[in-house]
Amino acid sequence: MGSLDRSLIAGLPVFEGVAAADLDRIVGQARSLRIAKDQPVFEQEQEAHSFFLLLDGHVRVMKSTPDGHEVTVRYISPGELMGIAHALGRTTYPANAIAAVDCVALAWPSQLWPTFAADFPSFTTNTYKTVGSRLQDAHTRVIEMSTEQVDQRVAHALLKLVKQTGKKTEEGILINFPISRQDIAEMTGTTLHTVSRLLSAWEDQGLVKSGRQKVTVVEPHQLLLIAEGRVEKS
Amino acid sequence: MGSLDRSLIAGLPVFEGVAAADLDRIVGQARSLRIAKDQPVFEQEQEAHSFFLLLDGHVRVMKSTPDGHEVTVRYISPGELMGIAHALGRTTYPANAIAAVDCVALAWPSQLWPTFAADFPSFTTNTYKTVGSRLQDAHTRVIEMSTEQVDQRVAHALLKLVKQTGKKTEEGILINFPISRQDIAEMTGTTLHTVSRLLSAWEDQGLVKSGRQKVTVVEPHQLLLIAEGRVEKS
DNA sequence: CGCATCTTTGATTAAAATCAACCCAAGTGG
DNA sequence: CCACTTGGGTTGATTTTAATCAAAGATGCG
Repeated sequence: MGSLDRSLIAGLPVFEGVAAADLDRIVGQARSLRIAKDQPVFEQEQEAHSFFLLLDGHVRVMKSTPDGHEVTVRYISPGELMGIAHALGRTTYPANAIAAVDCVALAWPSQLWPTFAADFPSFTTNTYKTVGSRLQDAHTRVIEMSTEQVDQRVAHALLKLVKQTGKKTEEGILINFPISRQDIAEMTGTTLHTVSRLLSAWEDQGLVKSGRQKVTVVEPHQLLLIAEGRVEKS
Repeated sequence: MGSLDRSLIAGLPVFEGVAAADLDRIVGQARSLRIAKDQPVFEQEQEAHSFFLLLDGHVRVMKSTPDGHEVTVRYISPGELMGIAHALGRTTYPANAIAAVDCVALAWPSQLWPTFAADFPSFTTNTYKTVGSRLQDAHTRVIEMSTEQVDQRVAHALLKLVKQTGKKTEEGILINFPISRQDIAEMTGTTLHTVSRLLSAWEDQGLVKSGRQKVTVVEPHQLLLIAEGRVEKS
């Protein structure tokens, strides 16, 4: 318990410009927690008691609709904040957050937010930059859904994941957590069948290698051409 | 020019909790401007020199894609902020804003944002609430695009517009600015043809009345049933 | 080994885009 | 004041895309 110290968070973009002493104060009020694979970090509509910083692992943020559809909003990578409902004037979480793998996170009680905002202006500014870029992302998603065909959207999604969590292997760049066809479908507004067909076709063309809950991008540049619609479908 | 005073903005949700004296200071630094119909308030990628408060009229915020598609992000109604790129850590505007009708707005230089944020905490909080709800809206849009059919999305869009800007008439509730089939298509990710067919069908069923750049919703409740997919298509 | 979950692939269908005309209303300018 | 032009709008026919329906294969875990 006494093992939390500022080295955990120093150097993260969200804490850029925050003084070392302030980092200590911030970390001092956090509790650390581990979340097992497939367990929730927080749940849609729940009282937003805490906000979180993911230290290790990957978390999938998703919304469920009344009629049983699931839409994946984003994946959170280490170093990112999540559950910051309070910063946006909400008192409940807007989505479900599920650990995609075993995770480690820091958590602060939500009622600390106003204090943090007042005492650590750099942290506040950085947080709102994060919010700003998430708003951007969401708008980009809307535009993609409005103007692109599924193959472009799936290609974009894979490239985004590769950029966010890609790990070099000798075969190409691996998306570094278990991800199913269904998961990709939920990110792109399509069905697992269509995703499966696309991945099969791309595998035949040597653009990707994929297996059970595993995708490796072999030719990112080719995939980008598909994402931008600059290539004929075969 | 000396005619700007706090009565213009007192009572707006964004200024809730701000002291009267502070309102004076805020208004004192604004310049007021009028924007003629179809003229831009600001443009995508431009340096974000100012942020705005719409006093009167309606502004369409839209993004253009490289390949010539236009996607409408939202309509701004009187009392709402726009162009607050700076609050989100951006230095350029993320979208185009075009006056849908003749408009009146207040504008502040963007460099005032940090000062405002420091001096008027209620204003800051309220602004981030706005940002939060726009993030919500964007996610809702993504979910709608992922899980609903066009008729549901168009119905949802009409209901949203009606709620935002609806004006009671003896025929029903009129969307209070000129809006074409094409505009609705750009809000819902479909084509003007499909929108036209839907509106024609709904007109036959007596749910809406529509004409050139004009839509009146006659039976909001019926439209809601369509929006929620709880009604068979004829 | 057996069962849960994923994945693949074929056949069919449904939804909406695209292609193609044509109509109508509202300005504009001679 | 009227002809003409332009920007919407409607509607039919056709085509495309991707969902849905259906049935088997893999894969990996307990």
